[in-house]
Amino acid sequence: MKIITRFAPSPTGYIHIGNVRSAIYPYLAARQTGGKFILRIEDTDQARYVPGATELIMDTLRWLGLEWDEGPEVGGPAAPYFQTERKDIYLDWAKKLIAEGKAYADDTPSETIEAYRKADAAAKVPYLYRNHRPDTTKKWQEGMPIRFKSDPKPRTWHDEVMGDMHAGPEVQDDIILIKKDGLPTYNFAHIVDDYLMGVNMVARGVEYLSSTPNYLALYEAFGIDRPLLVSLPHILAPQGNKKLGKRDGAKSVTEYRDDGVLPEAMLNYLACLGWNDGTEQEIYTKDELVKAFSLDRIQNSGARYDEVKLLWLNGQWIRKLVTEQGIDAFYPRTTNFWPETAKSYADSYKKQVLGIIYDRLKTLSDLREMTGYFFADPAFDIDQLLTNKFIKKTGLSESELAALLDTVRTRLEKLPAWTEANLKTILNELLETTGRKPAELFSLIRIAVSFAPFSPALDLTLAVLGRDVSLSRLRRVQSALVSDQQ
RNA sequence: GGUCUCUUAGUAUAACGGUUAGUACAACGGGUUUUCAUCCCGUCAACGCGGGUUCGACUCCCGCAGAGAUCACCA
Repeated sequence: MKIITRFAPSPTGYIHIGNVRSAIYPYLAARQTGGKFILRIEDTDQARYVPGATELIMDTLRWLGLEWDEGPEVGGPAAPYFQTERKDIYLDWAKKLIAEGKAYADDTPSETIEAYRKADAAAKVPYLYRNHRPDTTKKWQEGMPIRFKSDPKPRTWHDEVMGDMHAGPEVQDDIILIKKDGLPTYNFAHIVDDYLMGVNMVARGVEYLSSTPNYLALYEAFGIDRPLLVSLPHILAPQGNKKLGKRDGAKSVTEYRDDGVLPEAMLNYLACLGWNDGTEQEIYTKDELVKAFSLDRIQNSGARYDEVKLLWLNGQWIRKLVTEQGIDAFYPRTTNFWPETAKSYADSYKKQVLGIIYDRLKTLSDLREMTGYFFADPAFDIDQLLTNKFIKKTGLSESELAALLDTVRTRLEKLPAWTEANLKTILNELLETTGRKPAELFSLIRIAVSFAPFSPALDLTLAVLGRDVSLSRLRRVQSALVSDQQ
């Protein structure tokens, strides 16, 4: 079956880790079956509407690579895809129900409704509006809500994730279809839209599970086939048992982009949080996810969000992409992540730096912290050198260290060509002539040229830094050690 | 409170009713003759509790406990 499905967010803010899976899974299902993935903006709540949110949502989907076949910007046969622009359609459908005696206009004031609720609570009976349904029906006019005239009875259905479900009449009520402001409620609008847009699979958070009996009643009232129903368990916050939400500091998906997370890694992580294909594969490309995905293997309990694993996966993806595509192809992705000081440097130089540092990156923004000394002389910190545990181990005084550096520098100056291979040879030779351990000698040189807590292999670092920079930094440290002594 | 759902190591998860309960992240230890990381090897660590069915239960059934969802003119 070709799955026609949709992602239908409300433009009330950004998309975060907790709610993006209701876009990812439908997308995968649609692509797998050669169906359609529709984007529909459910903007019927005027009070919660946030300007710019629609753009934010589209931006997120594009970044993750979840392109939509119908929706804003691309259009489609069921346009428009903003619910406020479809206002008249819902009203027509509601009137149809009124005409058939399956809905009614109801202008009961909210104070009265509140009184019903209180009375029921006092009497310890469940509040159901249908128990207070007015006897006399009014003719609908603008400004009057329309309610569904429910037909409560036992209902059963199948949920692709939760399995076979059933519900009794006690959860079915006269839900509002059209609000006082003339706009439809979600409960009503999505039924109409899904039908008109040919949607045959609906995926949404488990919080809608308990509303499903009311939706079934609506499908029945309209005489339309119900779509495949998919309830997606929540993503849980790192702490506690609450679903991950903005209040728990859930970052927007695009914030991770700005922090140097790759969309491949994000999609991979989120798809596999609460779903697996039964194999032990961990790294999935989008195409592999499309192939392997299946609704019935979605986990039916909530999964906790684990940023550490996301970052691990991101590191895996950085290495995978560099290995598969090469530095040149990967380099453009790093554009916004270099230190300020790198601005004036040529792309070719930055590519060299990337080539020796990429396997240490967890995120692209690590470049900012890890590559400073390639673009500017590092802050001079003689203490960092003297307190380094390997250098301390040598037991050498400052003047002895200076002498050692002098030996190194003099030898390096004689190098006929400043190449990786030559550097490697000479460095190894120096180990023998000086009789120092690798950790000792190399730490001294490494810190003298970088003053960084760690750096790539020494021969590679020196090769990329170049002859002049390397030698002058060694000279600088050497003379500092000497003058410090006096 | 009513209704519904869920429950395997710290986390994400695997396991036709028969396995020493597998894998990954994390943690810890070791190796890859410089650091940090990568990579490789190893260690620690789980079937919520109680009944039942069965020759045999993580798996099926019933209770209990715990967690979650929902009961809007929000979605």
